[in-house]
Amino acid sequence: MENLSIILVEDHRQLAQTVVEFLEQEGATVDYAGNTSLARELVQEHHYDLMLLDVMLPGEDGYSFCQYLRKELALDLPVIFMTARDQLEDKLEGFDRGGDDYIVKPFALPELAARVSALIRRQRKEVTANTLQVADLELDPARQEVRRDGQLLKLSPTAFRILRILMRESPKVVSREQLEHELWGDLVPDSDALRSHLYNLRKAVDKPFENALLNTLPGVGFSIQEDRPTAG
Amino acid sequence: MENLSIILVEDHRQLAQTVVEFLEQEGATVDYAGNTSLARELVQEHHYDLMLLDVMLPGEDGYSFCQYLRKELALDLPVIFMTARDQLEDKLEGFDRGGDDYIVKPFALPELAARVSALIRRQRKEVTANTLQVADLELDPARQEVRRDGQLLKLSPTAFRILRILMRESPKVVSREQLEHELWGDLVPDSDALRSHLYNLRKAVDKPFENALLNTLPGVGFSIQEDRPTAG
DNA sequence: AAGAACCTTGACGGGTTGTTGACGACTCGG
DNA sequence: CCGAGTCGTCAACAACCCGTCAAGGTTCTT
Repeated sequence: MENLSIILVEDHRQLAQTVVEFLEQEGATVDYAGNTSLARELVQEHHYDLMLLDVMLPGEDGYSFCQYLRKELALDLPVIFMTARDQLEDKLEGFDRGGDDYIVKPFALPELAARVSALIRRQRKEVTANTLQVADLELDPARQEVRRDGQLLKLSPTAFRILRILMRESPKVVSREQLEHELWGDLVPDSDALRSHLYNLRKAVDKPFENALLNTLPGVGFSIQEDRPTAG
Repeated sequence: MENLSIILVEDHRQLAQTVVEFLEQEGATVDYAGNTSLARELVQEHHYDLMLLDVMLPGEDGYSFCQYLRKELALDLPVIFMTARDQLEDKLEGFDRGGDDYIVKPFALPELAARVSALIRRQRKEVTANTLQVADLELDPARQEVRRDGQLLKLSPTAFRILRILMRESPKVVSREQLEHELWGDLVPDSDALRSHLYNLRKAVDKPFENALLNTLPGVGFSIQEDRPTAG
């Protein structure tokens, strides 16, 4: 649960606090919203790796909010419903509205942690130690090796981690915030060290070759993909 | 569950048959193995979209087999453990060995189906629609790309956000207030910056093409849609 | 203890973006 | 017919973001 960024949407203060404390102790950073309007704002402004979502909330309910995330905002973050309703129809509705998992209160905190981890590892393609591939670029997580066009590249540990994130998200754009949080958690360096790392990463990955794979979208983030056409 | 290829590993004939019949009726193709050695062979010879795996099996148990899949074969197909053991430690072990979900017998068949579907859609990245479309205009939020008539447009971050909101709400009209609030929250600029942004957005989206998609309804708001009848 | 590898920091310059204000056209109701 | 409000157009400026790179400090290795 290292450096995970989680948002908890739950109106029961007591339970919320218990869950937050548990997750933070496990190494995650947790934002908390007691209703969906606050959750709406948070979700638009920050990146989260996962959402824990209560069904019965004041105002809009969790099902509706989850559907909104998927259909309107097109957010694909994993969602775990967390509710006291244990009837079959409730569960079915949770999955139907775009939920990834459904856990019934009261639950054991370690089970919640296990389900969170399972979803994250699936999302991050860490289920197996298979190599990631983008165009002629290959990253082998087991050997900690990166090759482009068959030839081995020399990367610093941090550069390797950055590349790994970008490759598993490819062709999605990864925000600066997401990168920094996953690299350093709460201990993000004061200065903009990420820029230096990206500079070095580019020097190793793109410089020696013809076409660049690593793209910058100013003010938005970074992506790695072949042939991002330049508009204008 | 259309055209899914599933492997069921379960030694209780009765339950196995029930599950197989149910899944096939839902449109899946199901292979069945009563033990892990047969499952081992099947898995090496065929591709499966998902595995349903009992824990208590003759010979090797399900946990061990799942771990073998991940570590030795490097298979990343989703695995759902399906077992009568409901103790916390059992569940934890299931996730720890690489399982994606854990469902306790006896379970409702529709819940099984829902969990299968949830995992498949996650695996296939079908959680969200990946592009917004209005007429010949396409917006890909993940890649931060906008195309009209197949041709990539260059937009500033803010213009992109505005377009995204308008397209998400299309063909509804979005009020100036709603736009400003969603863009800036409580920190709306003193002047009418929105006008400038819309001007630039139009320049990129409408100017180079014949028909305009971006409409202004004076005093009401803005909308993006094809062929808005003029006035009324 | 010496050396290498690595991370962080700060500085510089160029490019992009957001905001602001000005101007004229248009609409609508008085 | 006029005034208030709204809108499209556009340029100018400030703020911000980024690529580049070197220097210092930390950690790890030898």
